[in-house]
Amino acid sequence: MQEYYSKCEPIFTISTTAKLLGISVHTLRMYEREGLIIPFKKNSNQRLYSNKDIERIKCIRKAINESKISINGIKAIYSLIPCSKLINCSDAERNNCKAFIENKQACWSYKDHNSYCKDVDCIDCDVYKNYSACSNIKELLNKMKRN
Amino acid sequence: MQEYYSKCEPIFTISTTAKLLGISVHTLRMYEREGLIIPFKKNSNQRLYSNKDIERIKCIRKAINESKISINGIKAIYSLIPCSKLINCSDAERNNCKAFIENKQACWSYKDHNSYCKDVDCIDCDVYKNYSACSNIKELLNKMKRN
DNA sequence: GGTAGTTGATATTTATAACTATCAACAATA
DNA sequence: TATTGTTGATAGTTATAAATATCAACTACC
Repeated sequence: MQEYYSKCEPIFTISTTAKLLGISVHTLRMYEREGLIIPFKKNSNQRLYSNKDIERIKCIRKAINESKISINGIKAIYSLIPCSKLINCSDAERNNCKAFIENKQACWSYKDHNSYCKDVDCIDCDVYKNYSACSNIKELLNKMKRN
Repeated sequence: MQEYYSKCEPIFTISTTAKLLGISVHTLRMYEREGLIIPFKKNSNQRLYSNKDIERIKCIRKAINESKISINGIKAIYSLIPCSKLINCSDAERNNCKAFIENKQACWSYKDHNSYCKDVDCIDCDVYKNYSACSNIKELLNKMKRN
């Protein structure tokens, strides 16, 4: 009897995930601290990772190890995602939003949302879910129109 | 009698520029080799830098030293500039364009242009001239519309 | 209830990107 | 034509980002 898990279902513990990726547990926690990934957390605060998380982390490691982009570089790239075009926040809200104003880190890595995203859990947000890969970001930007 | 030079006029030799920026001549040549800057070149192949070039390099050095973004990270960010929205190349041309397809380096750093930019000198191109700063890039992206 | 794995925090190691130094050949300027 | 600065290329240094190790306290699960 085989169980079925969707790509996004959090099923791997941190040590299993680290083994699957060939990295240490501490590296995974660092990526999280830097705001690159958002693992699912159980009530006990224990992290669980999905297959999609693993794909995302592979993409991050490719950027670091092959493309030689620093973690802060990846954060700056994530910060360029025009999230306000993907969700429906108002002009007033976005002008009050750190993620919109600054360009240091991904919108989903800000702890205190003070606008549209106030009550949103970033782990479920389309911006976080769809734009982990650099090629995805470029594709999005190229699809947009100049005003 | 005081001479007037426009911001973009190439007037500083490489050693003067290096002194003004507090870096070595070799670092300036590296930035050029990496495709971050395009200094003016005299017939004799000697480089000359403008005041605007110096501003651009200051911005690059801030990204490296303060924001801790690697050179390859800066290149990846430059590659995200949707240049095809800023110039008037056709769909066919952009689909044949390395800068459009890849996401490794700035469009102006490609040696062989095989499409719209074939006969263009990138040093005079709006894409190169206007989007050296990360904040400029983000501003551009936020001004665009989703299709 | 006991083993194995987790948590966060701090300290340490290591791999390498960013930068510098040196070289001989060539060019600019006076 | 002599001095000063340039060119590209290669080799070497240094600063530090990325990854690892260690720690005691806490949690999961058979």
